[in-house]
Amino acid sequence: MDQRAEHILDCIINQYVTTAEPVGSRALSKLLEMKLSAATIRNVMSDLTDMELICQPYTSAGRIPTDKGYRYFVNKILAIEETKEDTKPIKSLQESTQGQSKQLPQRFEDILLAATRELAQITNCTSVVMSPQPAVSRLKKIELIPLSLTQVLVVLIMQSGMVRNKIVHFRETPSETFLTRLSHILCVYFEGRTISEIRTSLIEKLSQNSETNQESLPLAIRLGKKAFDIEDQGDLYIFGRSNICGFPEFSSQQTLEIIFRAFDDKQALVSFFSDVMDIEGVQIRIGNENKTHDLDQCSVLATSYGNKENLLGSIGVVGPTRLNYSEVISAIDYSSQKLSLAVSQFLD
Amino acid sequence: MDQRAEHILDCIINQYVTTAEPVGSRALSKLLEMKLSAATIRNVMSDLTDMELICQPYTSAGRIPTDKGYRYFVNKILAIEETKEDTKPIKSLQESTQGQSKQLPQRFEDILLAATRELAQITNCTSVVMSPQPAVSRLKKIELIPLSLTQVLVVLIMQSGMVRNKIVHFRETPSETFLTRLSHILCVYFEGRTISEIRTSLIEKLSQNSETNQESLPLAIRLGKKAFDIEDQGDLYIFGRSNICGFPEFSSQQTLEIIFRAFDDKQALVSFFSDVMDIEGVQIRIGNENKTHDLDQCSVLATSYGNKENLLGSIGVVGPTRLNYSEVISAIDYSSQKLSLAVSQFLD
DNA sequence: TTTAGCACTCACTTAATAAGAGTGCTAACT
DNA sequence: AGTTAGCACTCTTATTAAGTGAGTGCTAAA
Repeated sequence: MDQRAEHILDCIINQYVTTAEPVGSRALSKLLEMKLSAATIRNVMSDLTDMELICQPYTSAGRIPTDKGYRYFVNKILAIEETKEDTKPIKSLQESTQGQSKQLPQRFEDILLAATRELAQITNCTSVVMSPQPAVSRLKKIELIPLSLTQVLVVLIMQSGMVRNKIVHFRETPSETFLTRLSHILCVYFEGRTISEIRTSLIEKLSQNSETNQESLPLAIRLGKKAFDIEDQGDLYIFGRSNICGFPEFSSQQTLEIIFRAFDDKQALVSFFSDVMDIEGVQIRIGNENKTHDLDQCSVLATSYGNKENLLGSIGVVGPTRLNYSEVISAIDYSSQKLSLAVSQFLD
Repeated sequence: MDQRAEHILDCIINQYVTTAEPVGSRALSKLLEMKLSAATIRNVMSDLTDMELICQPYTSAGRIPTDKGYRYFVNKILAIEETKEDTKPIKSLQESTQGQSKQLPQRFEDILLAATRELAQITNCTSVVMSPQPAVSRLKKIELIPLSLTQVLVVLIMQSGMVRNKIVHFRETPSETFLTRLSHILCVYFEGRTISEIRTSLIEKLSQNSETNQESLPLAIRLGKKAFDIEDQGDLYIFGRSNICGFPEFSSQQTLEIIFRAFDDKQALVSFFSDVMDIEGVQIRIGNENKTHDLDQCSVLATSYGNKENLLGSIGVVGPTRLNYSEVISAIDYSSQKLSLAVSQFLD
């Protein structure tokens, strides 16, 4: 792959990203700083087409990048991103966050929501935040509250400030004192452990405990098992759906319906936003790289936030494949860092 | 207003609702059981047009109902609805709910989400549920948990099973024992009271309390005030946005963008879904009756759920003005009853 | 290897025409 | 007085045709 060809590919992508129009050889010849005739550029373009990095919507139209072309382009960006150290943004972040921190006391969810809001606004895409996975969150406190004769409300309070509640159904009726005793025991044993850790050692610990008398042990184990049996995936917060409507590539209502269906479903997004957390840096799925066919006109970008020992969620955007990737990547980086800061302020 | 004219209006609306096409006099003449010539019907239509109940998109097109026309039509439906007693649906509901209740233990939010999901599916519209207003929910338990030196996590557990958390910021650092004592006191005093009740009597009760020693009283009051100072509006859950894309009247992406902006904002919806709770029965805003210009192509229908003494939220849909109102109204009624049942099972 | 020139393709625009659905009005009918 | 038939008129939609222009691919010359 020629360096000149590479540069021409870059130009085609940049141009197409801003105009949303196929770019032709003549226009490119004028645009390019290195002076080349349209005919020469046509030759190069022909090569790029053979490599399936660009294509033409119809014979004798200008060229537009293919998903593969975007991928080639994006990989270069990511490689550059990797080399340079970026400690600067965090500093300015800390200041700006400090300024805002006085604003209003918030729910944990509101912090996530605020991050989504801001990211959607600066990227002009639909933004998505996945809340920290309960399974890897560390327990701070557990409350067991009788709701009715056969139902117990379990409230899990995590060290991160995240609160999860679930309703557990029963055959028998646990007494109120039993519940308070049990929750106390669980707190003592498991404070600071992650939910998944608790799940594995639950039976063992409870059995060891001398306080629990023998007849109530089975009930305690049953209740404990159910209490900590929560979904591994976090909740998904989506914001800025209206932004998607603005793009010319999504002018048909059918296309929009498909995309919004994917948003309603959340399935595909949850899957990607979970995977993202295992890898460092912004992860990107371009067009047909998405596992759902529903999103094959979109690019999805995301990265994780938080700190690995305590809590971990992910944040990113959904937009058209025709994105200013460089900008969006930094925006996500920025948001991720800001959000990490915001949620980690509760961890001493 | 003639009875015949009224019937013709009904037919125009019914026809238009199913076909989405303007209906003409000839078609109507064939459709109508009472045999009238097209010419006669034209005369009647002319009258209806003068009354602004129907209009024509352009000269020499068929007629379509105006917002006012829909309103006239809907008022009749509501009047009929009012007269007939509807105890039957509840019975069949109880059975169907009982069948499902074993399915899976859920979070309180999941119950609301499931209701939204179902309503969206049966109405083919976008559905909206507003969670019970915290202000009128009754307290079951309050937890005060230190997060960092200057921050306390407040967890409010309501009798309904709803859980609210918020983070309260401080200058000084309350000791852990102080927090446990305070939360215990608050529980004893205020269990079973609504949050707004608590807000009004908070200072008085705390001051009376002999347990609180004098120096910590101001801190206790400050903390209590902040703890119970939560938004009066519930959260809004929206589902089935993709359904909106299907309607031919929303074919333009601009229209869609406007509607989705309203969904992102939530402001307008929250306002309507709050108002709804003060009134019995399904409330309806047709087209320009909506207070936001953004929704003047839509109809919004909603009713409250829950039982007045304990908790109150609202549930409804957003769709085009061209709706089968009768069906959607019953669907909302059904969902409201089902949801009421689902949430009230926790109240003994 | 690069460039200039030329024929060709295809979408988009505009205009003109035709078809069709529906109205409004008038006059006749019951 | 209410109802009907007939007819001219209006306005949208579909279709066709021609013209325009951007852009390509190929060939031959520099």
